[in-house]
Amino acid sequence: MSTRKLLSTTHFHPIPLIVRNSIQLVQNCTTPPNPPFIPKGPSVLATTLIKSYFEKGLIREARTLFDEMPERDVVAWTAMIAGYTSCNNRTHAWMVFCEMMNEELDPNAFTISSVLKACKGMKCLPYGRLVHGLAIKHGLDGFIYVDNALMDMYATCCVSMDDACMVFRGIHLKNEVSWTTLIAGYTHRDDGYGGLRVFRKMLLEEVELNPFSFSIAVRACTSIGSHTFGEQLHAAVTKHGFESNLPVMNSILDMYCRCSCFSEANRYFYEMNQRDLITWNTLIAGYERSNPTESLYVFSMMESEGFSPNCFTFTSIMAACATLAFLNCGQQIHGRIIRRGLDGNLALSNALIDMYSKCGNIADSHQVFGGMSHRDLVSWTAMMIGYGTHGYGEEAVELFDKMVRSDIRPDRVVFMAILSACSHAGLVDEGLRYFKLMVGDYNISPDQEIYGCVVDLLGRAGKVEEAYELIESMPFKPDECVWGPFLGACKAHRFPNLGKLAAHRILDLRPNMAGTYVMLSNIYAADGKWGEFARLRKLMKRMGNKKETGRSWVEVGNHVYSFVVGDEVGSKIEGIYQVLENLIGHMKESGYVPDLDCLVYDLEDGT
DNA sequence: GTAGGGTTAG
Repeated sequence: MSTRKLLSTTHFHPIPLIVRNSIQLVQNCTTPPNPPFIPKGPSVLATTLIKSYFEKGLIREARTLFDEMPERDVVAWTAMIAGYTSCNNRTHAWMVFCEMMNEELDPNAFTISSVLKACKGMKCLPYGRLVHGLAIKHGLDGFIYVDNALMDMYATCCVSMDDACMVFRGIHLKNEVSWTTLIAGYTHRDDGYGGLRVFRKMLLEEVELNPFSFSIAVRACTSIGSHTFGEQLHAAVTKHGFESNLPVMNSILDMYCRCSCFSEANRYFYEMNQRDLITWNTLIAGYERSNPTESLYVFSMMESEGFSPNCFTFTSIMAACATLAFLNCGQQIHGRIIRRGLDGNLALSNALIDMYSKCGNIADSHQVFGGMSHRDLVSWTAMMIGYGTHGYGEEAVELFDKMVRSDIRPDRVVFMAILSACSHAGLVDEGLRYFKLMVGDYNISPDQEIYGCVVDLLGRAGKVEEAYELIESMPFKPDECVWGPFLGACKAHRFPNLGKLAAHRILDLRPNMAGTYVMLSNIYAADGKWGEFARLRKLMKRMGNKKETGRSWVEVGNHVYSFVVGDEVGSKIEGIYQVLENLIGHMKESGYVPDLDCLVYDLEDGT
């Protein structure tokens, strides 16, 4: 498009001032600058501006400018597709691509690789295949960027890696990106062995290694939990001179954390010559999974070193508060999240629902859930688990039905949540209905854990024989996920013979579980079999097997008080026994009769 | 003037 044509619309000018000024600048240049000045056409200027708008997140401005361009070439269209994709707006990227096709413009390799990235982001295989067809039609397959993007799309959208591998095999001159994309494809679907196989082939074929190939290979080691392979790669990273590359260092740190090698992780962290926010987040997330108190300590260190937490940091911290039941701390961080305007983040909101629920504040979980503009499967599951653990079975059932009406397909975890909620609220028929729905309508085959939930549902309600019939009908050998709740039901509802059977099945599978011995000995005691009771307790002593002591803690003011049975916590927290007495009073009024038999036996054991 | 692979959360 000529400058004259553009300027002819000056009176009702649709082009933004900045472009007009640039054009003016070009026009006013009487002496060409040195080096020789090549005036750019308006389409070039507008395209550059579109790209920079997207880089700044100014999506609407980019679109307005694009709509006002009198002539739009393939580069401008591609800039729009790539821009929308980079701002996670893949649907619009796809719509722009369709619009471009309708205008019968020929895409180039840039267009195809950009739109494939959008298909990958949408996890939409039919669109991806359509673009693959168009690439062939326009003779663009064979361009390395297109082939690599096709691999990436197939690796992300397909159930298997077959299509991605087929594209990979067809690439005549593979580059480093082709190899890394294939390794990432395997690794991101949790097939670390597949990823490492490709990496090994890459070594054998003497393809040049770069930091990208190392960080994804380290991630593959992490996904299989092999710190042995991880350490070998760590040595290889040093040998290749990439030990100062931050993303590589971060993936090594993550590997040590996820393989539970915390002394190595800690040493590595302190030896790192540079750290970024991801480094800190990796260590915080690593500790959150195994030692939440330490993760809070690392968080305070991070802040004292001047790093500002982001959504990732806060999500880990919320999970730590949830595990530790630190309501005060969680509330303070929630305040900071709101002040920072991060409360719209989906993962963070999900973590908040979980934190409030685990800290006993289900009303605030509900408030966070209700205030979310967008919810995913995790949001619904977290809320349902919260209702379940607080005994709100009816609310959990309502939520499940609402979720299905919102077109969200329940998965195995949601069914576990609803079954557990029904179980704790005594909603046996409802629970069984969901079990049938899961198998019949959603085609989810029940596994050990699901069977465990249904056994628990029946067992808690006293339907111990029905639970046993279900176990007998299982198509595979039940494990401790099934026998565990069954044993609990036998003890609670006094079915000593079935209880003994369950306990022996668990001991066959896990001979060192002290809790099972305690349960079994209590069943014998309740049945008056004192000889068996004494034999088991002696056996436990000989084995040096001790049940882990149950510990409780309560947050008062800024302190967390932790105690076991018999601790004189009352002297530390004034009024705690008064609260306990009030609670016991309420429980008695509600008709609760404590199981004093078991209490005596447990005290004897000191647990 | 437009396109690629790697590290952190749920």
